[in-house]
Amino acid sequence: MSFPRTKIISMSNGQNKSNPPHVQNRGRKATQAILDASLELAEQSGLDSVTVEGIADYAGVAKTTIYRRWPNVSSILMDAVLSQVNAAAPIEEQSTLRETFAVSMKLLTKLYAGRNGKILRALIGRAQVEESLREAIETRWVEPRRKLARELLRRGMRRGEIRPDLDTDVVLDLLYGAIYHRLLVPYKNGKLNERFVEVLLDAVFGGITVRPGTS
Amino acid sequence: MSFPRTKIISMSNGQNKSNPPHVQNRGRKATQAILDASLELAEQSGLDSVTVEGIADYAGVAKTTIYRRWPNVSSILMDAVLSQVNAAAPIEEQSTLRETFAVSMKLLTKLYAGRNGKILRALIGRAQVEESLREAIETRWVEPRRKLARELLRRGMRRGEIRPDLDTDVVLDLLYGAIYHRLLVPYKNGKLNERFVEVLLDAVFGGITVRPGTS
DNA sequence: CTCATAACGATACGATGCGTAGCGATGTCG
DNA sequence: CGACATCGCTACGCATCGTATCGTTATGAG
Repeated sequence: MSFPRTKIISMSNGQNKSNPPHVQNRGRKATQAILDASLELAEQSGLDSVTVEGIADYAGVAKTTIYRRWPNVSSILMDAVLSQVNAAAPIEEQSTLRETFAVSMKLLTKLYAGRNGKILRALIGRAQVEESLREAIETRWVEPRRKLARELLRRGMRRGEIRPDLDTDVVLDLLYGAIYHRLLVPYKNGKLNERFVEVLLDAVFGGITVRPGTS
Repeated sequence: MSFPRTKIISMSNGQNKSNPPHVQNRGRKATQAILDASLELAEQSGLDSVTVEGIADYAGVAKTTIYRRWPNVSSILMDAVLSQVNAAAPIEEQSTLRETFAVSMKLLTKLYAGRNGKILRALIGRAQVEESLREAIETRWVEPRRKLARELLRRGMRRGEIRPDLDTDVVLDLLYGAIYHRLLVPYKNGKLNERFVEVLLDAVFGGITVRPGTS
């Protein structure tokens, strides 16, 4: 039984388990060097100027070795970033729904302010013209988080914290959409910080219309 | 009085008035052919595969002629799209605040579903790694619309339609952020249509928390 | 109508990166 | 201690970039 000449580790799904068992220490070291190099170079000079040849030089690896694993730069960085980022902004249930999202959204703003966030933002940008990257972001980044967040919203509905007739995806678009809007669509004074998250939650959970209880 | 050898028409601001008067019919035809070609090619095969040489061929124009006007492909498409798009999704006051944004947001979803919308989306994507493009989008697309929308929100506050203590930018991030979120950050079943706009407005203007008046 | 000149078209150039192919060298596993 | 998968290395054709050069053409002032 032989394995296909060209094997793409991931990008298609998150499972590397079916790798050829022959890939051992030597291969792993090269793989890790490539991932590290891609992050380093992307941070230094921006995703657009990261090239396969640049990564190869920096990682001390042959260009062909890279092409044996990934089809392009985007997929390398996707793997490199996701391995670190998925744990950086978890969604964990707190005492109230509002507190749950307050914590999550503040972690998210911190993530995007950091090293990997800059790269992740660039990847979302490139995903607008690269269909396979768009799919990868959906499958490996957005959907897993959405799935969890939807469930938390439903529990909040059952506890009577929010209206039970709402479309959970619409609520998530409200909360996280505002953050991504500031991140991706530029305008003056569109700061992305913890204060913004608080003001935002006030508006969403307090409602934007005038109501009796509001002094 | 002579003009600089290399003159970039726009991208920096929206004013072409200070063009050399010597640029007349011949030059204008070439300019228009370049703009048309860039749109055509971008729609055909995606922004990423649009090249200066490709535009030159398609427009029947020398490559040098293009470089005399624009520094790169992004700025060509920015000019080409904005000349058509700014009028396609205006923000005009309706009888109520909710109706004002309902109309505006539905026009926006239609815009992004169309030919120029696809390109505009790709430009926003590339703006994540191209600083000058980011500035151009902010100055020539987002800020003018924000300025108008903020004013409309303030008038709605004075009329008592929404809470007067809100940050207008946060409200706009809620409304339009949700749309751009669906547009740019992919997830399953994230359709961008008129129905979404209605459901979204229900959630924002109706509030997401449980309130007495809601059956 | 004539002519100076600004702008254009065409061509050539070095540089860079892509993705592939061929091949000898090396580590790894049975 | 072989057999073989994988690696590093070099070389290749191709596309595009952005610039320079130069002959050609349209245009408007006199």
